[in-house]
Amino acid sequence: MADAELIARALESLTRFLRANNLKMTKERRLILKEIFEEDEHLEAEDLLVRFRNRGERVSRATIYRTFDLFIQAGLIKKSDFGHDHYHYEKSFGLEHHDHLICRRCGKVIEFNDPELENLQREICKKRGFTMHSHTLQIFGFCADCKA
Amino acid sequence: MADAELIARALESLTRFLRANNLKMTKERRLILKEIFEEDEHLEAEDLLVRFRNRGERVSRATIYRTFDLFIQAGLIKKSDFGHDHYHYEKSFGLEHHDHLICRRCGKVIEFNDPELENLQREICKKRGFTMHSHTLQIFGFCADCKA
DNA sequence: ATCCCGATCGATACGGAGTCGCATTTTCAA
DNA sequence: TTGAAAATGCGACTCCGTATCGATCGGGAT
Repeated sequence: MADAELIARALESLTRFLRANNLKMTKERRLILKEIFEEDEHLEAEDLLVRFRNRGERVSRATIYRTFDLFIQAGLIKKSDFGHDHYHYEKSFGLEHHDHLICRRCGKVIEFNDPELENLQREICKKRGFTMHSHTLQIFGFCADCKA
Repeated sequence: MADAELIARALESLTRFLRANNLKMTKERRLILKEIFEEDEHLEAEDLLVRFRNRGERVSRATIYRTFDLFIQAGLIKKSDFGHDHYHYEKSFGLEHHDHLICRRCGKVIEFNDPELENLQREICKKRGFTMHSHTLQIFGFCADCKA
């Protein structure tokens, strides 16, 4: 799917979410959504702040954090902890779930998706009467390049 | 295994680790190790601080954090992120690895271990030439009690 | 047992991520 | 168009965790 189409669909989804919760669409929310969905890497809050600053688009730190929380509620983005003492955020709406391999030496983050793993987790939850909303798996170690 | 025996073995392991790295055994390290291994729940750094304070055992915040890091290096404890904006620590030496189901409503943390899941992760890593050191899986949702 | 020196400690100042309170601005439905 | 509710920006603040540094401790060598 083209970037532009995904963004359009995410924007639509956000609009529905806002309406359903009596919240409002703002230029900041549009701006942040666009920025996240045009980015293929994992973002930090500070990244966005700096980008906006550099372009002269004034969006405050507080708004960025507030908007991240909102987008998580709306199911548009995800928050991950790669063990770097602050969170990373990435788009998730309309995309397949994936987990992460994180290299302890070079810091590289490799994404992977394994349907069998997903099934297994569903079974584990079912067995315990647990209703899964989301999950996050991080595997830490050395990547192929750093093993040597 | 009895608590006392596990603690003794953990202490031995720590002693070996310290010796191998030209580090020293201190009363603070013994105290913190004992506290963690007598506890069956997930601890926060602040918990320990308060406990020691209440008993008149003076161990500083800095030492607690420094010691946690050391124990992680030594493979004695683990650090987890349950999405509460600070870390939790738990003993791991001599114990089976486990993952967590975290209830979003009541906050309960349920531990589980699934050998099939462990195997699957090993395979996923092998396929990608990744050397796994550790991993952490959290499943968020509603527990059986809170589903209703 | 004592010496000695690097490791460790406590106290506290500090740093950075994230939040809060509030005055001002913006959205949007009537 | 208008006004109430929502959202923003600013800056002070909180909280977890870290760095600094002088005082103290541990433990191998003697």
